[in-house]
Amino acid sequence: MTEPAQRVEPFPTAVAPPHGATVAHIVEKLRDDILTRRLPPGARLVEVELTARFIVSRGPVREALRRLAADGLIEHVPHRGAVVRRLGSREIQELFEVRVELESLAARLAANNRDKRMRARFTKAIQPIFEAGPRRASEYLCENAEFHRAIMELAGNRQLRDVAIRLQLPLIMAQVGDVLSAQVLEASVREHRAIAEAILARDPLAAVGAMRAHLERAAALAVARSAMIPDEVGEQANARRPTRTPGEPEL
Amino acid sequence: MTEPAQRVEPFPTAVAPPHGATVAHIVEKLRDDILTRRLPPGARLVEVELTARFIVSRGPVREALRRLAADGLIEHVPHRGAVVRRLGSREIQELFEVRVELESLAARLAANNRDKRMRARFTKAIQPIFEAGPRRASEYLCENAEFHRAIMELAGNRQLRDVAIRLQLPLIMAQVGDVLSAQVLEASVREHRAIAEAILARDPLAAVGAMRAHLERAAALAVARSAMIPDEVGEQANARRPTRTPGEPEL
DNA sequence: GCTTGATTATTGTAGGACAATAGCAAAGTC
DNA sequence: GACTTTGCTATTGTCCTACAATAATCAAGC
Repeated sequence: MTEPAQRVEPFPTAVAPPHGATVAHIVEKLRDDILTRRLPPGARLVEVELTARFIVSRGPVREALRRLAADGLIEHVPHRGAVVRRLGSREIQELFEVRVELESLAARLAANNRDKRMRARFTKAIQPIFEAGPRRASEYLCENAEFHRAIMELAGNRQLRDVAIRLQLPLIMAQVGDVLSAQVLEASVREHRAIAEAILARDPLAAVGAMRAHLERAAALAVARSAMIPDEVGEQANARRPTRTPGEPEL
Repeated sequence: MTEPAQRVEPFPTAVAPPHGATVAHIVEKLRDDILTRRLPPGARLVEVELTARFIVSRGPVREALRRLAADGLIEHVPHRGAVVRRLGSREIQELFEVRVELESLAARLAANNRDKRMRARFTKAIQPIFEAGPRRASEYLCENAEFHRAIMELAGNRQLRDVAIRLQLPLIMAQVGDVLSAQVLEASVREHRAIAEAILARDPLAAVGAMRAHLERAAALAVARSAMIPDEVGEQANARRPTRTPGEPEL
């Protein structure tokens, strides 16, 4: 169509984005760094360093940081700078508590949705969960995100979707998702199928029930996992380098 | 005592805020203007005009606008500027749909909370709803906001509170709250009491039920009200003044 | 009357400068 | 030797000015 030949940039971060997209570009890059833990929880984000990394002035950098803060990915400390948000087990539990309700609502709305085209799109979007065979953790993470997104889409409530996005699901996943055993993974996939089938069968009660079960199990897992971690990983690494330690981990 | 004699500023809002509070000050003022409809839905917020109104540069203004956008009070249009968000009946319905779930969760958590001190604070905070006698709409709005805030507080889930705050309850209220009849008002107060009593009685099911009923009625009212409005109020007023209409309504 | 081009209003971004502040380190005092 | 104080440094908060890019509007020409 109108898309001008998707060329692959050799250095996606180095080229100047088309104007008006500078901030979006920085946000995207930083978000990616955070979710992949290239920037671990507790890592500091200093404005001038970012202006050097991306070749931009402080304006867009600050804007990007504020946007990330609004998404809950980083935290602002008044005169100390921004740090990648660290979630304690309590916060994770609280987040899941909220998320259970929102996703249950989404499941119910999705099951009740009768729009043919939307259902068709949903069916297509969730195909991957029905594929047999084991998954790697990273694959599952994508599949999982896509699955929940598809449900939100079918639910058809834009406000719900917007709120849910800001709920750091990716953050939680990134912080606890790298320790998914094969059994847990398999169980999750099965739960996804149960949810999907209930939605496809237009059974809101079953959909809500399956979603609740799925998320409550995931919550228990995430909380247990985070409780195991001493809760200060990465703190020392970026705590305070008095004399500019050579070979900084970020950047 | 290192505190240098807390002097009281004669003009807390007019004088320059103590540094680091400039943005907060602008945000607060604009938020107030929006919620009181001094800036009606659809009103434009032009950066330079704001730099003139508050005596600040564009930096803080932009930051304030971004923060308001994050709270959902305004919307950004790429090269047109920011406008006060206008909620259609569909959006209001969707927002209430989400809010019902979040506040129900809060009611349940609050009812299950056994912390003595928090309950005491809650009891104290909701006293106003037990006062007899009719209320004026503006009084009820305050009482209502305070009541729901108190429940969120007692629920003890910080993430829930943060999410709920961003859900534009004040916006909805501001847009539909000025047409509350005496009967509706009275009914709302009674519903509040029912919710409060269920929470105080530590009956989560009753609390959730009462909350659901309360919000669903409020939602129906809000949607009906917004459907009556032609959905373009304030559009013409600030649509586009081609040659700088003298005596602009805002500011 | 419709399309096309110029104008304007407005935001997006740059870059540099200074003020304010928090935390740390060193100096001085008991 | 431990404590307090002072000064320094890193960092953000804010300001200013300027230019580029873009969307909407307006005027002219076909």
